[in-house]
Amino acid sequence: MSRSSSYHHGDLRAACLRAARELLEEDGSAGLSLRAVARRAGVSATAPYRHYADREALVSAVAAEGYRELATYLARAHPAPSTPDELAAVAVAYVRFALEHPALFRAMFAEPCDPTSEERVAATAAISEYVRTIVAATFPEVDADALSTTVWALVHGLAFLHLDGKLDSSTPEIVAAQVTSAVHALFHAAPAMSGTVAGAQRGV
Amino acid sequence: MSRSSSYHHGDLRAACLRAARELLEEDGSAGLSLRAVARRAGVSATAPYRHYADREALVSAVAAEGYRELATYLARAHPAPSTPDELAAVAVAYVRFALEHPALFRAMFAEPCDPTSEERVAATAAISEYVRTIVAATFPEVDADALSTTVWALVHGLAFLHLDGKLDSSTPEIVAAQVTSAVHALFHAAPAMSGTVAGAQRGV
DNA sequence: CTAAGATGTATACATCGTTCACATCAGGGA
DNA sequence: TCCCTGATGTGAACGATGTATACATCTTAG
Repeated sequence: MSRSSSYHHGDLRAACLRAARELLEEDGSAGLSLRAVARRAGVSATAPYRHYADREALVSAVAAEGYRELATYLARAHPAPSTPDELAAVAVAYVRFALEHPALFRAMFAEPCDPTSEERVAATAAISEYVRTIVAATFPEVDADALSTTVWALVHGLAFLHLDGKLDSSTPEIVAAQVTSAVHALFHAAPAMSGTVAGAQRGV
Repeated sequence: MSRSSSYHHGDLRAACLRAARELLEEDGSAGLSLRAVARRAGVSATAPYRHYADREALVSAVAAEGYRELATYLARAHPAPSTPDELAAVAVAYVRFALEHPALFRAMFAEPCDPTSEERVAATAAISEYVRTIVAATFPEVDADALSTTVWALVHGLAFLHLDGKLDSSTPEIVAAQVTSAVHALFHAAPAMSGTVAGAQRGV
């Protein structure tokens, strides 16, 4: 850490991440170039390579950060959901996150999760585990793995359909009503899921 | 149409589409460059611009073709589903399509559907309408708009989670069981959906 | 204090999307 | 029949990008 020197940046790694994140929000995925990141960080074009192996590694880092933000965003919607209504509130938050950070959300799912980024793998695993946990808390009597997969898929799909403009996303209220309704529909059937295809979910 | 001349290609438009499609399957989205398409079509780097305004237009054309293929793929799974089991078979086909053509499927949803490509808009609208129709045929007594949105979201989400390696996709049978189970769970609750958030779906 | 490692710079190369001026061909009107 | 106009393909060129390599500068452990 130096303040005096202008040669060394101080914390280029974090600066790159912040710049990348900003470019993503401003210009979408296309605007996220390593050179643009370097420019925004006030550094030469190749400097970021000291901290990220290549562009994909940077994107993975941004995606991992996105997963962590999503997790705290969901937790803020409700810290420990244990009723269908509370779980639905978390689902609504999930979709809202996607709509508020479309480029980031797409970066998180645009490509198969790079297995060489253990940071990214860990972040997605945390989300997956979180979903499983709150589903289990809400429906202790059913197969938590199967149900959590199903509810995650439903909410994830809703997020993407909204992102693609296939559904009416004109107001947050309409989106919330849509998501709540869909999730509740699934929950009405939850007891029927006991013992269905246990093991269909991988450990991830 | 000329055979004799080697200067004019004959049907460059179609050749570009085919080449783009092949590159997508072979090298993923990153391999789909306009120049590579031109090379594969045996034509100069700028020739494709006579038929596609820019790279995005080509990608949109590929995506539109993908939507049409998906539609016929679903229809092949069952021409006119009218029972939950038949509808589930279509859902399984949807996910299988995604797994068999991952790069194409991602290209179809990687970015917000470009509204300037009426071909693409029409193709996605056709899919949307198709889903609505078969859901209405299967559950005449419920709000078809709301239910079709929900089932589409569920299946779409399952496709993406499988694509991202979040679920066990090791064998087609496991995937089919997973999807069938999730869809049936939703259907058990279908009667409960009557009258929920009608109008939450846009005309698309 | 100094040598070594960490961090940033400069230069260079291949590739890409895209533009523009030009070449070639096909088909219809004189 | 001829030619000329529009459609189609070519070539060179520009700026941007990802990345490799060699070099410069700073920090810090010994």
